[in-house]
Parts: sequence; structure tokens; C-alpha cells
Amino acid sequence: MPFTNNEFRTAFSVDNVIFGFDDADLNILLIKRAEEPFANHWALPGALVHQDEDLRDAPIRVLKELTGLDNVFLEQVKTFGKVNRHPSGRVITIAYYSLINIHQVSPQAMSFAEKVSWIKIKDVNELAFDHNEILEFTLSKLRRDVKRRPIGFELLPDTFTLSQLQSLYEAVLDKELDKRNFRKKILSMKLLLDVKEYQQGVAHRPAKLFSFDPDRYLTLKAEGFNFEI
Amino acid sequence: MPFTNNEFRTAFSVDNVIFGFDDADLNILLIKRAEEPFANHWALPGALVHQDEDLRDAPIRVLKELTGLDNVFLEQVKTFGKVNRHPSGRVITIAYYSLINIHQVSPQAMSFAEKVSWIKIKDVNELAFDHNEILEFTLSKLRRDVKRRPIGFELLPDTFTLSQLQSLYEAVLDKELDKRNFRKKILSMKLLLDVKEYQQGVAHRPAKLFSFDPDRYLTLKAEGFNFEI
DNA sequence: AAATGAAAGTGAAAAAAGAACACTAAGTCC
DNA sequence: GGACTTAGTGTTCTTTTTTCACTTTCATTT
Repeated sequence: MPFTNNEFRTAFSVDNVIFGFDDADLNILLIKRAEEPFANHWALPGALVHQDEDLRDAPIRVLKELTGLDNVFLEQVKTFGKVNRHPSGRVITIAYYSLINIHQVSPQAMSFAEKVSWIKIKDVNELAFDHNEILEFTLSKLRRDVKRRPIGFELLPDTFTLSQLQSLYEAVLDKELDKRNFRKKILSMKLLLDVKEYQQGVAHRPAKLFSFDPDRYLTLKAEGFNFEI
Repeated sequence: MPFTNNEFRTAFSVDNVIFGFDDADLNILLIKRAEEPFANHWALPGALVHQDEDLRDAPIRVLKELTGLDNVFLEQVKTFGKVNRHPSGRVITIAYYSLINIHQVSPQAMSFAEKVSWIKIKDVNELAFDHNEILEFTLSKLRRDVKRRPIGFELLPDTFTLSQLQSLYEAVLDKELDKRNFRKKILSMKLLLDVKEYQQGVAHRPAKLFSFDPDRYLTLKAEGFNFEI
């Protein structure tokens, strides 16, 4: 190994920004820390990266522990590396975000956490470490990404109505959209499969259900199709 | 410190993708490695991150050593962390890219390098480590960024002609642009200052010279102006 | 000094995309 | 049966993007 001992005084971690959508608001999964530093503060879930683990496997491990989910949409955001970002020593952290269907999950408290909870984005207050900065940067990346690629579906159940999809986009972008224009645009992408079923148990006209067509997405992507909303 | 010894077996490096434009092609600054592993191979310049150094200061240090330049456009790209990406041990690397004016610089060979050279993007072959993957990802990010924000100016001299600016965009995007549409678009952003001078020593009608107006840029950015090309 | 070559500079018309906008339909609930 | 709630649907206007060709101004050549 060509490295002197001195270069190993830095630890590295990942932090997960896990987004969920509850039919009205965008939420993130936060933990309440059980240990110092920042005991009793809300924080992003995270973990140290294992020595023999590919970087991307670390946030996957955190997600699995926390939610039981495997195969989740996961995207690297940015690495945060100020010398003093962690009070107990040098820790460089790589932020990831995920999109999950909030109803698929009943999160479990994990090692470092006293408590795990979904918090509406707009209700997030002071977080531990530099996690507010990480969250803010991640949100802006999510907003950019969601306009560029059809990733919003990851936050919804397998079948959903166009109104649900629209409120999801409105929650993520924090902006109202025109119903007719939204439908025109989304349907013109041909990414939705009509599942020939209707919403049930609602006190109004039931909406048609759609599902996302991942094959169609791959085909269009290969053709360089533009998915901008 | 809450970390056990075991967690420090990973080293941290940064790798710099330094872009320069030579009036026709997009180039990057590569080093020819003097040492194993990958002795005699071309590679991205990089360095281990110092213990007491903010992450972002590491690529700034590399740039300074290599080019003598300070105040350079620098953007974080992505972190690469496969377990076996470095044959001598676990090294996680954070990629950055910079845009510099190629004529401002006569690069100096640095510690690890036998040789430093500008290479046209299209002439880049096999690089050391996973540097081809890093370069490819960085190029795609540059192409996205250049459409989103007026960063192309960083690659040009202080004053430049509209044709130079256009060939720069064409080189970066690897795509021909319509002269009239390009001018219309770029001038409508009001980011160019007419320096009231003309090109000299060319065997054709001399072009007007412009410079970039950074104040104007900051004002427009604060207003949420859209700079898409 | 006239002709040639080479890039600079300029606008209008057509097509495409985006934004604004209001009523009818199909259910449940009371 | 009436009230209530959300679903669903097209057209017009505005803005943006695309397409396309000729004249100007300099240096160089003869």
C-alpha cells in the first residue's frame, strides 16, 4: 500500500435523504439520534462505509435496515467534506437520495436512532451536523432531476391516478400546475399504461388507474427522448 | 473519537478534470504517471486529501501546482468508490472539473507525473484506473451544465468574438449550431459587454470583441433568470 | 486598383411548444 | 332527488424555436 498511516485519519460516511409522498406532501425519513454528538436531534439516516463495500452499497444497506426495501431508486447527490463538519473528527460524507412509496414502508428504528419518522419537508427544522445544508442541496437536485427524467413514479404505488401524479409533481416542485396541460404533457410521453381499472371507495367520480411502463421508458431513453415537464 | 481504527483503512483522493479550449477543440489536461501503479499511463491529475484540508481545497491545490492558477471555475462532479478501483488499496475519489483559458497556462509536471499535456477530448485513449469512466461522466455533466448556466466564458480569453464563443459551445456540445439563432440567444441574455474594439490581424472582416459581464450575471441569477442555450 | 477569398453580420416567416381558461361527467352521501 | 366532490376534456393565444441566404468588411493576390 502506497499510503502512509496519516492518511487514514479520515472516516467516511453516507447520508440518505429518503423521500416519500403521502398524497399531499413530500416527506423525508429522519431519525432522532440516540447518541452523542447531537443526541436527541433529528438527523439524516446514515452509516460509515465499510472497508470492503462498494460506496453505493452503503446507502443501499441503510435503506434496507431502515425500511426493509431492496430495489429502490437511489441517486448520488454530492460529497460534503468541510474539516469541521463533524464535531468528533474528520468525516467526509457522501449524500444520496431515494424515492420510495411511503405506504410500502413502516420504518424501524435502527442502531444509532431512538426514533424514526416521516417528516413533511416544510416541517423540517434544525437538523444535526450540516444536514440542513445537505437536505437543501438534495431538494434542489431532486427538483432538477424530476423535470429531466420521469422518476416521480417511484414515489407512488404501482397504480395511480393522474391527479395523484399531478399532486406529486406539485409537491416536489412546490408549484401549482394546470390540470389540462399536465395531462396533455404526461400522456404525450406515452409512459403510462392504462390498467383498465378505476379507483374505488371514493366519494366522487372514480378516476382511471395507470401504471408506469418501464420498458417504454428504456426504449424512449435510448432514442434520446426528452422527458422534461 | 467514536471511530474504531478499522474505519481508517480507506484513503481519500480528488481527481481533476481540467478542460481547456484551443479555438477548435475541447482539451483536457492529463499527466503521464511516473510511478506505479499505471506507470507511463495517462491519468487525470489528482491528490490525496489532506487531513486538515477542506475537501474543496484539495482540487484547488492540484490546480495551483499544475497550472499556477488560483481563482478557477471548479465544480464537484461525483464520487467514485468501488472497492477495487485502485489496485493498491481502498481509495475513494471525488471528481471535480475546472474550466480554464488554455492560453493562460503552461502546465508544469508535478510530483507523480512524468509529463503533463493538453489532449484533445476526441484523442483520449485508455487512461489509468477508472479515469475513462470519470471523464465520460464529467463530460456529460459539463454538457448539462453548459446549457444551464453561462460557464463557457471561463474557457475563453477576457475578450472574444461571437464566433469564438459559438465554436466553443459547438466543441463542448459536439453539435453544430445555427449562427443567427446562437447570436440571438446569447445576446438576449445581456451578459456580453461590447468592448468597442475589433479583432486584429485576420484576413477577413474583423469581428467585434465582447467580454463577459459577471455583475450582470449575478443580478440576473438572483432574479432567477434562465440561461439555457 | 481591381478581383478574390473568408469570415462577420443581419431578419423574417413558419412551426412548435407552452400558457390560459370553464364546463360536463360520474360517482357518493344525505 | 339534490348537493357535493373530483374526473375528464379542447381551443385559442402567446411565446419560443427553427429554418434559411445574402450583404459587408477586411486582407491578400494579381
